[in-house]
Amino acid sequence: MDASFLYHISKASGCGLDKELKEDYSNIMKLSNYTKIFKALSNEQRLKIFMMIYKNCCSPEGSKIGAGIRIKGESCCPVGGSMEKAFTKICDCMNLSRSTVSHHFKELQNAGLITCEREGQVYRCRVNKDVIDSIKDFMK
Amino acid sequence: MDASFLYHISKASGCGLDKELKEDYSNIMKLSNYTKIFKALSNEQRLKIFMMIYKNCCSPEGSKIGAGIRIKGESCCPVGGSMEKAFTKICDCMNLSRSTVSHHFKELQNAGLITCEREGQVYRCRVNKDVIDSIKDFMK
DNA sequence: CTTAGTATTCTAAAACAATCGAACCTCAGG
DNA sequence: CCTGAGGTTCGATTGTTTTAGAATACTAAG
Repeated sequence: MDASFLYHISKASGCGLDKELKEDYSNIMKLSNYTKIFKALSNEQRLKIFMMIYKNCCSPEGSKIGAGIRIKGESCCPVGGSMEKAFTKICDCMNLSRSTVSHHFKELQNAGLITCEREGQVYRCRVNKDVIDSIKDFMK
Repeated sequence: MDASFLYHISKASGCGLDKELKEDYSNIMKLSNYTKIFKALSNEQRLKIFMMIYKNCCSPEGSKIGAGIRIKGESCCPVGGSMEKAFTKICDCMNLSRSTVSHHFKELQNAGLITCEREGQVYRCRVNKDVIDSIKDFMK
């Protein structure tokens, strides 16, 4: 569990980690970052959403996250890229209202798992692999 | 992660899935199994408890789970063994009532993360490493 | 048999999370 | 300027989680 992890998370989740904390990072601080991630993945709908994004953004050959999860229609971007129209496409294959999906997106962003941006009508969405790595690292 | 898993996901998410994938789904690792595990780890108190158990039961050299978390007094069992008096010791260093700690233990057991057994007054507790491996595997 | 220690179960309160529909905002095209 | 498509925010509802305390049960020791 290292400081770089904290940096990524705090950056991604926008929860600003100040200098002192990076130096002397308390267990509480560290733990809450992990619990945030676990919480984001602890809801079945949200996990599905995350897997769809993962699958469409960065699923390499043999990757398991997102395996078997399809977005209606074909993938919209090359592996490794960001996913366009993520929101609309995911709404189309989830049985949830748009406001609920919006909420789940925000939770995933808040945990630092994904990054989203809108440019006019283009909604782009990207998986933050560093965070996934940090979980794997945590599990070592 | 096997085809059965895929079946469940696609079924649950309402997304298309090829026929051949539906075939065998006997060894199910459902999506809900993963959310269960993530949920168990999504509470800060519970994650702390889990880390203490991990740290005291099976922390190998270089392991990160449980790093920095200490149970008052010295470790109660050799590395790799089960942790005795886990309940009492953890109660002693958490600021929670016994009933709450008991509840958290049950959640961890329910997620399959730990196994506990009582033999008379000896409460033995052990981390289920397979589950941790399955998470790492999931994250691949 | 009584007492102290250990853990669980039950109940209830408070806090939190998931979800929807409605209202809203923003941009692109007629 | 109007309209529609794509997202977000708000408020309400319903369900779940966290937590403590009291009652209970088991066991070891006196």
